[in-house]
Amino acid sequence: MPHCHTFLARLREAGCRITPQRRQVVSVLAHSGRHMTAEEVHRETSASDHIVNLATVYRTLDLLVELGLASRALLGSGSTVYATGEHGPHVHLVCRLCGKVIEMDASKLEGLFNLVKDSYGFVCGPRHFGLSGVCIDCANTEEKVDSK
Amino acid sequence: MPHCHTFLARLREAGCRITPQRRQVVSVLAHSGRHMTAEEVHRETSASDHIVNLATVYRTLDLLVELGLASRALLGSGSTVYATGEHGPHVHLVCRLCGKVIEMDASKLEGLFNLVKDSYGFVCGPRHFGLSGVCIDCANTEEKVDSK
DNA sequence: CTGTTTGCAAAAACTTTGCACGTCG
DNA sequence: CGACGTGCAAAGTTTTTGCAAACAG
Repeated sequence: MPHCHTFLARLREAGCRITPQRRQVVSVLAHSGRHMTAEEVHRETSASDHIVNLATVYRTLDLLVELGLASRALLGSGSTVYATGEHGPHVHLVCRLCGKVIEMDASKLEGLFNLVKDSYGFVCGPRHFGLSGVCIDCANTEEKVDSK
Repeated sequence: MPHCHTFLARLREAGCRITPQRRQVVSVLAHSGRHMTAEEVHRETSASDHIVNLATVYRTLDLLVELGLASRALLGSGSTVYATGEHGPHVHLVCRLCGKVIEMDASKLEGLFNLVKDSYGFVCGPRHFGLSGVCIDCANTEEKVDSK
């Protein structure tokens, strides 16, 4: 049950009130350890004691993104997903053919983030982003088949 | 008027027909040299001779993404944008506070793409992705103001 | 108490689909 | 010609909004 406290503390710091709904959303997202759609967050929060309205889930996720506690990304074919910056930098390799998502540890990418910072003064938020490409399986398949 | 030919050739290779609409969409996206929403592509194609239906724009953009000729990404607060892989690798630094987008040349990132390839056999498609963070202006502002 | 936050339901925004007609090759 | 692609309009999705009631601090 990792650092929900941290998240809630930063919410409070920002002058936001801590409500059961926000606890729920933060908790679900932080514990999942993965990226989730708003719909999924909604489903999981509803599984517990408090039922959190979908609109509220959206509002809370927006809030988290704005505060830099979570990131929003587009995976595969059009699903918007959210994730906390919890587990350090992560890259999602999204295959544009089969939609599979490989999670890659990005601790080796500190160089990238530093470069960005030094060049532009731009501080990367939750270091979490997606890369589009073709996975090894699809690459193999592609060689044989070549229909539209 | 850069390499539209290349794009069209690859469309044909893939067994797709070359229609005026596809020419238009490809041309607009390739020339713009930036990322655009489907709406924007639609608006610009309509400015020229042929008016391309919005649904067709979506269908064509999907096609380009599927063939790896363009990439789809989520910039700032929820707008899905498309871009060709034309100008070599590019990173978009998206400020989560003001929404500003800085374009960063990513030629120094070959290391990243090679790492991905070697570790997972995953070939990054259009090398074009977004990084979320806080730009230098907002970082300065943030220090003084601290309202919600 | 008082300004935030929520739930609800409706609206807006965005994207996809079915189908008849048009067109590329 | 014949299969593929397009326009149109309608249906789906996903996300946002307005407002009264509920609530944190």
